Amino acid sequence: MTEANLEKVCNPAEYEGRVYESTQSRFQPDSTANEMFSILMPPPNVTGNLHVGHALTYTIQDILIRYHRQRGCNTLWQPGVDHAGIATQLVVTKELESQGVDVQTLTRAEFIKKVWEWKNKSGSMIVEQLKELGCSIPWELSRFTMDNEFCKAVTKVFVALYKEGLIFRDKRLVNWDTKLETAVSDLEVQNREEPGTLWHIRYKLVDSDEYITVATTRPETIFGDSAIAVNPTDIRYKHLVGKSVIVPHTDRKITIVADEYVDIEKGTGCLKVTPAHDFNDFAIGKRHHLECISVIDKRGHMDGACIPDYLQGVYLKKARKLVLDKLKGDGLLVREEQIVHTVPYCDRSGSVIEPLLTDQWFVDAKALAVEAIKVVENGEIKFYPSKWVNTYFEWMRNIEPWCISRQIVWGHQIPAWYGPNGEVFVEESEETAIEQAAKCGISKDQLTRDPDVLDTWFSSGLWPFAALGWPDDTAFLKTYYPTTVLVTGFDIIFFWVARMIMMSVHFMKRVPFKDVYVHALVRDGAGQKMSKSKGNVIAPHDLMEEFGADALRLTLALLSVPGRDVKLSRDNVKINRNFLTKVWNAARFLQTKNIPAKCEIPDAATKGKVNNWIIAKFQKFQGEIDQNIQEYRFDYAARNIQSFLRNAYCDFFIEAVKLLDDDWTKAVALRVYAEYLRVAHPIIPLVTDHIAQSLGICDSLILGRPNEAIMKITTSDDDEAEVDEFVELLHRVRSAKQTDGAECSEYPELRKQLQSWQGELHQIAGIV
RNA sequence: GGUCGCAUAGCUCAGUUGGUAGAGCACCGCGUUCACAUCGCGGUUGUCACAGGUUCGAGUCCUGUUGCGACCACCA
Repeated sequence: MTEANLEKVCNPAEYEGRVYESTQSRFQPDSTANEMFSILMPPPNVTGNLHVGHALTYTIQDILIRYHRQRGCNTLWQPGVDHAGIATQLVVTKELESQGVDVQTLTRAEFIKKVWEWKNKSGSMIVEQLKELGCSIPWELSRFTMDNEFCKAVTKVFVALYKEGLIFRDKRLVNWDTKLETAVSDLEVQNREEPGTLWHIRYKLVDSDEYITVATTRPETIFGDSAIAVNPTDIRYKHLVGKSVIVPHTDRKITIVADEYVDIEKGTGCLKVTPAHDFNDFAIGKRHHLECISVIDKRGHMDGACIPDYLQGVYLKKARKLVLDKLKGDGLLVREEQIVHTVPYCDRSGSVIEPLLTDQWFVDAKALAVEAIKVVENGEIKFYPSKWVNTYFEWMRNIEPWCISRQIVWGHQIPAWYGPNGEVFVEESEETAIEQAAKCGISKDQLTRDPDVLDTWFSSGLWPFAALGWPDDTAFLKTYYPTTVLVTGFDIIFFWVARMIMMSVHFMKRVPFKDVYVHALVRDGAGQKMSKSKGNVIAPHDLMEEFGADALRLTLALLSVPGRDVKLSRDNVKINRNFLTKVWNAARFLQTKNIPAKCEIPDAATKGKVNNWIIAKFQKFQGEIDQNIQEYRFDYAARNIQSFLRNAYCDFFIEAVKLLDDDWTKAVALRVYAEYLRVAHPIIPLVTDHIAQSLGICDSLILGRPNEAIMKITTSDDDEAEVDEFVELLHRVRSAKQTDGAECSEYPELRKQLQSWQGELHQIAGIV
């Protein structure tokens, strides 16, 4: 025993921070080790604030990392932070505006400078919170997706893909956010069901008094109509195909076309075709060579040659009302029908998405998906739980071109320069672009750089290799790529996992990781999704402050049952905090026994059945933990941690130690407990390290190797079985004792049986 | 419409190749002589959603039904 002592009460607030500080020098990889284990940390957003989802994902990763580090692996947990383009730009803009800065007056360079200032000042909050959680992250190795080196990698990938024809520029209909004034990808669009109105509008036929009625939810876009479509088999309208109608409030004539897409049952069976503002209409327009007439501008105002004067520059919502009023006045609005329909929203800004026709950059995802599908099909990448491969395949096999350009300034600016006549130069640096332009007789002054930046997920997709130093052939890349396992939530399988696989197999010709462990979403105790509006958000920090980081970690591990939501409640964390107190008190018991911390169990093996028994139980426990961690069953592992200590060590063994009280047994008690601390350490690192330090066992369990001596002891199966039997009888005796007083008491008889046991078991029969 | 899940004690959930249904919480009883009341000991609790099928035997495998959820697509 050392001078150090365990306080009477387990108070995480007292020791957690100190323990973390004292051990963080041991988080680095050990390049002398033979076996390698690496995890790419999903880089949190620079704007990030630790929420329970983070707590779950990083706890799981820390368990894996700590476990493998203890086993002597060369372990890398590659940290990083993501620049989070749109999210960060929004945060910084808001902050500047609150300071009275007119963001519109800032130049691009000035704004970017402000973002960096903000980043340096408040962009590391999440780093501190991850420390609080006890994550053994070597932060010195951290990468930022906007660092120079990382930017180089992004540019190189863009240029390479462009030159291979896998990135192209095109004028297409894209999802446009009129508030942020940028394009977003399909994945960033969230469809929400809402009540709405279906307006039935009459269009007059040319050279006839007949009308045709269409149904629409977007009356303000009638000025962008370039046809009316009906189903070719619809007998109601067959005679009208090929005829023309007049767009209300204009003198523009459009034709009635027949197209299979039109559903006879829906609306009136007549569809107004507005190719510039609807994805399906765009496709119809292509088939019938229709004109694309834009009537909405990038800010969501009416704009264009085809709209009447009274609507010019009017905001969409207001325009709709004006159009409806006028249609009603002219008797062209024949019916209003209340319906429920889905409306696309931007998941970032919450504003309605408008399909707009704009020039954008796209990745030919279909081409990149071919290999990415193969590596999952042939098992080079495995998903845990495996059901997620279905989700992956479904998306990958139906993948659409990925719109990667964003009309914001915070991010990787697209390395494309344009000449005066539409010439395009995509190069890795401005110098090369100028050189190439010069060859075409274009001077430097005539070149303009594309102002757009790349989708944040484009750079995230390169994380597996760019974070390790690509395009340089670094030692890290050689040693740690491909990484062992990726840990992430199912919500970003498309956003991130799929793209990392696509990019990695293309550029590295090898998979980025061998396993993908997909965990569930964290919900509140009632199974509700946590959201600010519901007010049911649980902040990890609050839980850690009240119960300690270990209690939160243990709870999350226990709840991470594959395929089921993680339902986290305060009560749950509290209960598991109580278990940690149990661990603590077992240590306090040992402390009262004054056992030398360095004592060893002599190899002469096991004197005594009870010692034999606890060692056998420990060996089994160690085996179960190994298996469960290997199979990513953190819930089982956490349960093993609880049941071994409670059921085997405390409930029976400690009670036996009290009665036996010989040096031999006490040595076993200490050594098994020390080993238990080591095994439990990956899940509950702070309390175990604190106890290990206080009992004088070691400075830290971070590099604690499994104790071969204990694992090698050959225990007697007979002894184990006999003690098991004894324990079982013990329970029956206690049970009978409780129900004693009833006439049919077995207690005296059972008690006698227990005491008739020979040797040391006889000695501890008083345990009742 | 397509895909994938889920349904077991009052609650939250385990139940790995089919072999007598488990844990924690809650509840009830007993218990503070010094590891632990943030505790210990003991106890109560089930038509395993429903209906069929395979089997000597089904919570577990198969088919169908119902209810709930997630994701994708679409919606004039």
